[in-house]
Amino acid sequence: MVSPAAERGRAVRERLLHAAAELIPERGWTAVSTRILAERAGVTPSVVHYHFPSLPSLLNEAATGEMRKMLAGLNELLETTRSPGDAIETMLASVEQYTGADAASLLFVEAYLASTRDDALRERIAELVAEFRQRFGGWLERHGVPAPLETAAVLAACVDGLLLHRGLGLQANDPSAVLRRLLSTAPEEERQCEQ
Amino acid sequence: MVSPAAERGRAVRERLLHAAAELIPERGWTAVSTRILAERAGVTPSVVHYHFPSLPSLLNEAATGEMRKMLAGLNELLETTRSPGDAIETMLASVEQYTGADAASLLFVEAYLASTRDDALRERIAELVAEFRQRFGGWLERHGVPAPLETAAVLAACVDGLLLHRGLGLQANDPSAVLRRLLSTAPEEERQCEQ
DNA sequence: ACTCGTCCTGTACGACTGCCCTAGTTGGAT
DNA sequence: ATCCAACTAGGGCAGTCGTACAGGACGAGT
Repeated sequence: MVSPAAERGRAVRERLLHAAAELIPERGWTAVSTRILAERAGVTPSVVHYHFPSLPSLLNEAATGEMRKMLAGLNELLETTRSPGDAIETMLASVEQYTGADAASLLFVEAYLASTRDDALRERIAELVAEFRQRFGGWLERHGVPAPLETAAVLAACVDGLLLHRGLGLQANDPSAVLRRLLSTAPEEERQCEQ
Repeated sequence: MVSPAAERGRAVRERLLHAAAELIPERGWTAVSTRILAERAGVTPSVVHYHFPSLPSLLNEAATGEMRKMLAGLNELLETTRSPGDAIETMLASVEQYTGADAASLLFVEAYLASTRDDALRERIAELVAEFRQRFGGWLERHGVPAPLETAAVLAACVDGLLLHRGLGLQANDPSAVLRRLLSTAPEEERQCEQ
C-alpha cells in the first residue's frame, strides 16, 4: 500500500542523503548548505526542510548511514579472513583502497570533527566505532591474539591515523611489516621465546 | 628603529592568529568568519584584511604556526627521552595530555581536512609532518629499532588515530602495552628469540 | 465529485558572509 | 610646522545562509 508519490518522496530523501555524503568531504561539514545540497540532488532548496527537520539532522543521518555501510563492509571482509597476519593485510588493503583523500575517508574524519560540536552525533558515532572495535576484538581473541580489545583499539586507531597521513601525501613505505609486530606476541611466538 | 605603531600592529596581527587558533577547533575551519575572528581578537573586522590578504591565508598561517609549535615541543620532549620504551610512554603521555577533543588536537585535524581543499596548505603541512617523522625516525634508528622510518610513520599515525578516537570518548584501556610491541623486535629482544 | 494526505514550488525574511573603500588618527622624521 | 607611514574605524556592496510559510499538484479513498 505505497502510493507512487510516497515512493518518489522516499527516492528524493535518499538522493538528498547521497548528495550530503558527497558534499561533506568536498566542501567540509560546515560548508554544506541547503541550496548546494538541493542543487546536487536535483531538487528545490525547500524540499530539504520538508524531508528533514533541519540541515544538521540531514548531515548527521547521511554521515552515520555512510559510516555504518563502510564498517559493515570491513566487518564482512574480516569474516572471510583466516589468520591475524592476513587481517593486517586486509586492513592495509583497505587503507590502500582508500587513498586518504577519497570521499569515504574524508567523510569519516569530517564526521569525527562535527561530533565534537554535536552531542547527538558523537553518541551515534561512538556507538558505531565501539561496536566495530568490540567485534574486531572478539575476532582477535578467537585467533589467539593477546590483549585483543586493546589491540583492536590500537589497530583501528592506527588505520585511521594512516588514512589521515595518507591524505597529506605521506606514504609509509611498508607499514604492514611494522604493524605485524602488533600481533607478534601471539601465543605461538611468545611460547617460542619463553622456551 | 620600530615605531610604536608598527609594534602595536604586530601585536594585533599576533592576536588575530591566536584568535584563529582558538576558533578553528571551536567552530570548524570553514565556519570561522572575519567578524567572529575580529571580535575574539578585540578589533574591528576590517583590520583582518589589513593584516592579511585574505581569510584563508590567515587561517593557513595560524594553523601551520600552531602545528609547528606543537611538533617542536614534542621533539624537545623526545630529546630528553632515553630508551624506545620510554618514547612510547612519552608519546602516550602526550596522548593522555591531549584529550582528543582539546583545541590543539582538533586544530591539527581541522588543518588536515582543510589541506585537502587547499594545495598550498597541504604542502606546508606535509613538510611539517615529514620533517617530524624523519627526525623521529632518526632517533629510533639511533636507538636500534628496526625499520625506523616505517616505525616512525606507523607510530605517528597511531598517535593521531588514538587522538581521533579519544575525541569520541573511546578510551583504549592500556594502549602502551600494545604499542610497545611495535618496538618489541628491537635487536636485543629479537636476539633473545633467535637464541 | 469531493476530500484528504503527501509531495513539492516560490517567495520572503533577517541575519550573516568576504572583501573593499574612504576617512581618519597617531607618532616619529624632516 | 609639515610630511609620511603605519594603523584603525565605519560603512557599504553583493552575495549566501537557514528556515518558514502560503499555495499548487496529484493520486487514493469515499
